[in-house]
Amino acid sequence: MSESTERPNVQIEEAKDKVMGAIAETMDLYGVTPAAANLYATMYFEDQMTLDEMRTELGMSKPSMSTSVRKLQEIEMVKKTFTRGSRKHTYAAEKNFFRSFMAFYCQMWEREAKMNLSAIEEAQEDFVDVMKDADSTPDVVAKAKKFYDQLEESKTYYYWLHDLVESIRSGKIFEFLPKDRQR
Amino acid sequence: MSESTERPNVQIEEAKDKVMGAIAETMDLYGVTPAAANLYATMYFEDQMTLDEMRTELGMSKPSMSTSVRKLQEIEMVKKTFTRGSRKHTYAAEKNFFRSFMAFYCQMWEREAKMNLSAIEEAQEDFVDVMKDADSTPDVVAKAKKFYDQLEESKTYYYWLHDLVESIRSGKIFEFLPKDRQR
DNA sequence: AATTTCGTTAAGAATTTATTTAACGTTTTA
DNA sequence: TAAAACGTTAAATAAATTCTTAACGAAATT
Repeated sequence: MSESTERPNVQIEEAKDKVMGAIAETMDLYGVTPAAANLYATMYFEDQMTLDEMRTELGMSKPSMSTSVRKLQEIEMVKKTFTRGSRKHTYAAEKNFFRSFMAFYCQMWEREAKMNLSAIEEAQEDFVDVMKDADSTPDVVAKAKKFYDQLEESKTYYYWLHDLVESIRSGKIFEFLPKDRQR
Repeated sequence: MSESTERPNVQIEEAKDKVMGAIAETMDLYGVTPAAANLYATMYFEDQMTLDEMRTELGMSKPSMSTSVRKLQEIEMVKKTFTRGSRKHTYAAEKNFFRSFMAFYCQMWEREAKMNLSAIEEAQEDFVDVMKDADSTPDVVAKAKKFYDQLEESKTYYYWLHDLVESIRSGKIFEFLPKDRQR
């Protein structure tokens, strides 16, 4: 192949690399492993890929691709695609960032709200016990009450977080913050 | 101290531990180091602490406390407090989760939007070059156009993310999603 | 001025996390 | 029915992160 016809191809690869670098770095920041982050960045510019294509493209082992692709599926950034007449599994990156990143946060926030609220409920019961306990000295009761109130206050945040998740899942948030605001 | 008067104190500590465990686990999930996560969880139930108190309370080294407390300051989950007449620095946990966690996300999202948008702008320029290049074959031009359009589409997301940050910073989001919704 | 206190930095150790190599089970093809 | 293809699991290795010990510098006390 002559040099002049090759150059545009090289330039396309370089351009892709810039975006892929930024995507992978961002995902790293979000706690996604480097292999999974690079994989998603690669798939973002591909229609669909098989495990062997991933391995070749990234120069990594097949098990690494296998576990990475599954992690990406868990956070809904990659979906399995059916390819007629091929034994190999094929996967495609979710290219709509609204869908992929919001799936990520909803999962995270829901988990956080649920986990922390149940810990708070349990702790509050304990604090009530202490307040009702005849053996508690006045200062201990005061302390228990202070902590109880602090936790009660914090519940507002978790309820709000839950509402935020709901408004994202339902799409209602886009009535308030439109996707396509002109600029 | 007699057993009966000690029990309420023990119960208070156990109740705190439940919440502290949940807080630390959540923060771990968010990429905060275990030491910093445990430290914040501890400080959440304290007025203010010195480095030495932290070290004693967590049973860890002082440099570990020093670096942890600084990381927490960076994400605005801990603030330095002035304590008159003490040489030791004192720090207090931000107890309003709306403030602390939202500071965390705004920082993260702003960074993400900025980084990725500038990579996208650069890449798009490259794709335009390829499209204008006389040496580009028709299929290469088509590929460049496809990628250009894909990136153009994705910018919508980053603009939206920026708008989200703005609405959180300004507090406008709470007009849409009130903090104190009754339930 | 010498010594102690306090916080941070730098180097090293320890732990954790990520990835690879090897082996396995299942399905398909020859 | 034997062999090959494919994906996954398990064990081992490699790499990165986190934390500690030791040393330092600045500020304050004696």
